[in-house]
Amino acid sequence: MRIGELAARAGTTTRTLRYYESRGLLPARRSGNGYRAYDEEDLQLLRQIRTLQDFGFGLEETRPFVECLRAGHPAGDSCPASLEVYRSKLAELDACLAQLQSVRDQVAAQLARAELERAELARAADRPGGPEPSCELSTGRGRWTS
Amino acid sequence: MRIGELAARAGTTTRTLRYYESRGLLPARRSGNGYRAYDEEDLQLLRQIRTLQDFGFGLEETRPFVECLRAGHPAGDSCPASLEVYRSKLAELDACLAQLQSVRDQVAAQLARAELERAELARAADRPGGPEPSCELSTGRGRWTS
DNA sequence: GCTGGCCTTGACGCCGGGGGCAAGGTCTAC
DNA sequence: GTAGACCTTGCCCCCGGCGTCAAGGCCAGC
Repeated sequence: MRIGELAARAGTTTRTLRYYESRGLLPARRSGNGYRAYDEEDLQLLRQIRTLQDFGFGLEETRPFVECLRAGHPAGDSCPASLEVYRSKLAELDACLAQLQSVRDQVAAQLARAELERAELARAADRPGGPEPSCELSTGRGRWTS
Repeated sequence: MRIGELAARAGTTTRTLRYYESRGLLPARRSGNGYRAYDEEDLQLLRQIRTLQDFGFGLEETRPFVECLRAGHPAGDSCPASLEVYRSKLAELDACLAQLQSVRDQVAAQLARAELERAELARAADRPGGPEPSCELSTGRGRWTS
C-alpha cells in the first residue's frame, strides 16, 4: 500500500503521514522506486494515533501506544507506559476542567453583574428624578479591575 | 510615565506593551525624545486587558472593553459590544467544557478497561490451568480502534 | 510518446502572544 | 566624559500539527 491509499483509508492526508514519519512515529519501508510502502499493521498503528489525536493527545503521548502495538501486544493500551499516559492525561483533563469551570463561573458572574448595572442605569435614566445611584455605579469599577 | 514603569506597575513586560501597540490596542503618545508616554488611564486600560487575558480572552476580544473604557464609560463591560463578548465567551466555554468532560469520561473508561484487562491477564497467567480467556482479550482490539 | 496521476524532498506559512537579541539613541549621575 | 540604565526599531524564534506550494521522478493507459 502506498501513502495515498493509507491516508485515504485512515481518513487523513499524505502530508500528515510524512509528518508522522519525520517525527519517527510511523516509519515506512520503501519499495524499489523509493515510494513509501505500508501494510495493514501500519494502518492499525495509524488508527491508534488518530484515535488518540481525536481525544486531544499530543503526538508524543501517542508514542507509547504505538510502540506497544508494534511490540505485538493486542492493544495499544496493554502496556504500563500507555496506562501512565492515560493517568496523566486524566489528571491534566481534570485540572483543565476545574480551571475552565472556574473561569466560566466568573465570566457568568461578570455578565450578570454588567447586565444588571445596565438595567439599573436604564431605569435610572427613565426615572424623571434624575440618576441618583450613578455614584455607586462609577465606584463599581474597582470590583472588576481589582 | 514611560513604558518600563507602566509595564512594572501592570506586572507585565515592555515587549508586551509594544506588542499591544502594534496591534492598535494600546497606542501611546510620544514625548519629545521619542519615548512612549503613558498616563493613569492607560494603566486602567492595560489592567482591563490583562484581567481579560488572564481569563483566557484573546487580544481581539479585549478590544471592545478597552474601547468602552476609552469612550468614558465607568467600566469596560458597560457597553453592549463587551456584553456580547461575554456571552459568546460563555457559550464557547460551555461548549469546551462539555467536550472536555466527554473526553475525560471516555479516557477514564479506557483506563478502567485497560487496567481491568491487565488484571485479568495477570490472574490468568498466575492460574496454572493456562490462559483460557486470551481469546476474548485479543479480539478486544476492535473495541478501541473502532 | 505523452498526458495525467501518483510519488519524492525541501522549504515556507500559519495561528497567538509574545521572548530575545542587535544596533543604536537618550538621559542621568559621578 | 563616560558608565549604565533606560529607551527606540527591526528582525528572527518558539510552540504543534500540519497546509501549501515548487521542482522533479515514476508509472499506467492510450
